[in-house]
Amino acid sequence: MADTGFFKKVHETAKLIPYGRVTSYGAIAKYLGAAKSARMVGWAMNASHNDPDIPAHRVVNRVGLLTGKHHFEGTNLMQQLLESEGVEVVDLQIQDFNTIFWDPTIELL
DNA sequence: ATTCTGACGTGGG
DNA sequence: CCCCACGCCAGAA
Repeated sequence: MADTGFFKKVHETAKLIPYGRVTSYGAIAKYLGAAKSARMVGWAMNASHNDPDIPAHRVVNRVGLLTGKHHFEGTNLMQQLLESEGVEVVDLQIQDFNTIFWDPTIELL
């Protein structure tokens, strides 16, 4: 729970991620003004399990790698969800990451 | 109370 | 270009 301002902001931002788009933990962290606390973003996503409206599968690390895939059910649920949205993913690596990348600091500017 | 780890990122060598 | 170390904050052992 820990509905701290930080967690809440992360959840809000995550919910704003458009369909077929992806963002990185650092991007959200920077948008919140805590670029160095990118880890906390991931931690906040962990709490997002309580909020099914939060597409955690659309949040990856800065390289577009599905690092958090291990936290999802099954073995390739995260990748499957992304591919379902039209995102090209090969071996946990998002293709054209720069193209589908959604930066809150720019899009929500 | 202390220590380590963790869905990351940046910087220095 | 690749590898290592540090910072951040919170939760678990």
